[in-house]
Amino acid sequence: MTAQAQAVDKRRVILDAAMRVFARQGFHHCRVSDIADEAGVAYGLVYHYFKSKDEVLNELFTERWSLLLAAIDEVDAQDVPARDKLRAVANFIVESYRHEPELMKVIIVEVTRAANSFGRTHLPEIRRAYEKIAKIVADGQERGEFRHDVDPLFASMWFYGAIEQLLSGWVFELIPTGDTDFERAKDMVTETICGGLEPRAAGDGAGSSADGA
Amino acid sequence: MTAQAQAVDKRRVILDAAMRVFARQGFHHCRVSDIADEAGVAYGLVYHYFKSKDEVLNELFTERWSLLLAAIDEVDAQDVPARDKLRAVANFIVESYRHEPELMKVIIVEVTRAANSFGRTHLPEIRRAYEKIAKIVADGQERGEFRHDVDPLFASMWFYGAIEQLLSGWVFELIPTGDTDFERAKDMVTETICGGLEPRAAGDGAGSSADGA
DNA sequence: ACTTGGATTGACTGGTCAGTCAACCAGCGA
DNA sequence: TCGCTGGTTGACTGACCAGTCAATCCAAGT
Repeated sequence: MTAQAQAVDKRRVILDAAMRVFARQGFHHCRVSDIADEAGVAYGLVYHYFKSKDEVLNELFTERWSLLLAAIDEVDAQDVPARDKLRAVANFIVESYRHEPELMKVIIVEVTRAANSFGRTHLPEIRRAYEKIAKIVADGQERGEFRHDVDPLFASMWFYGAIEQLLSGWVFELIPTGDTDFERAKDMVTETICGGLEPRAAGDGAGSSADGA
Repeated sequence: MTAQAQAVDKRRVILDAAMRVFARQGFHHCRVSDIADEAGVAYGLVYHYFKSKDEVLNELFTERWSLLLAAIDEVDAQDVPARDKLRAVANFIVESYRHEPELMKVIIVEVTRAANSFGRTHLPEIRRAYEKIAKIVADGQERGEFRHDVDPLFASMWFYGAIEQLLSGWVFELIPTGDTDFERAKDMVTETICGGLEPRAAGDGAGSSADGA
């Protein structure tokens, strides 16, 4: 293994360790030495690869958030009803959590919901996600799939807000985290929000839930 | 003015100052001396009235959150449809923000959304609010006003989550904050979430446009 | 006037940590 | 074999700040 390749690996090792430590103790309640210990490297090496403690978190966030933005773009590019697009977005986020709960916990707790620290720093990127979702909603409105009297950005924010609240529920352990729970959650949030966005007068013939109440 | 009355006042003065400082700089990014300066009192006096910096924030949160819990109880005691109850809850929260944006900002940013610090401490109280809202939803289901295939606690979480996301949008300045915006927001969130929770049974037709917007 | 006790003051202490830096080591080319 | 380069080490420093405490002030009672 070349020195170059090793270097890349150590950087990754440190990032992964930081993710676990941030998830366990929180960004403000951990020391840089905790990260180094978890990674099994010397204290100083963290500063060889990163300018500061902040930069480690920034890197974790940016890496992941860009994936989300790309995923939304990809979803939006498909020619399917807005409801399906939203469901795909919900699916992506929930699957992200299912697959890497620690990383998502860090992103949500330390960045997305941290208005006074990193949330403010990354506001533009966070906002971009809202706007992309808003575009899906707006398109849905144009095609007559959604009612017109709801501001797309508002709808976007509480669609995302509802999902984030679910993840928070899992993070906080307020909600059970079995496989079926994840599936049900995805269904319910999409059904409910879309249900609320769809015109009241028109039933959707293809509605998959359609319980009789 | 008696010494007793003065004492009470100073405590209040410190709490109000802390609220402003926390809102402006964030709990972690301000010093106790900032609070004392803002209040116009000596550093040590903060510790005369409060055991620690944490306790100041705890007091601000508890004071306000108990009002919310009481408000939900009061709403729930009325004999009106679940939809109206939820609208009243949304109304209370939004009005709280409109009337005291700094306090609500602190509560949301530093407690409600701070999973690693005060959010964890106050989890039981926060949870109680979700449960109270869940009860409203469950009652609505029993009376046939809401569909049965959505878990009340889930619905509660994203109802609250959606509202909190709105407040966050105002805090982050992602959303305009005019009087009409507040009113529209209240309407939209209630309409949409309730719309999604209500049975789909109503009039069917393949049509898609429908609403006047 | 004098005492008493709570309110008020702000200098000081102790501990914590992010970030620095000089030394160390391992591979590689000359 | 001998530098040279760049990854690697961890003790150390400088800054910051929550919380303490002894001193002072003031109002009410005697």
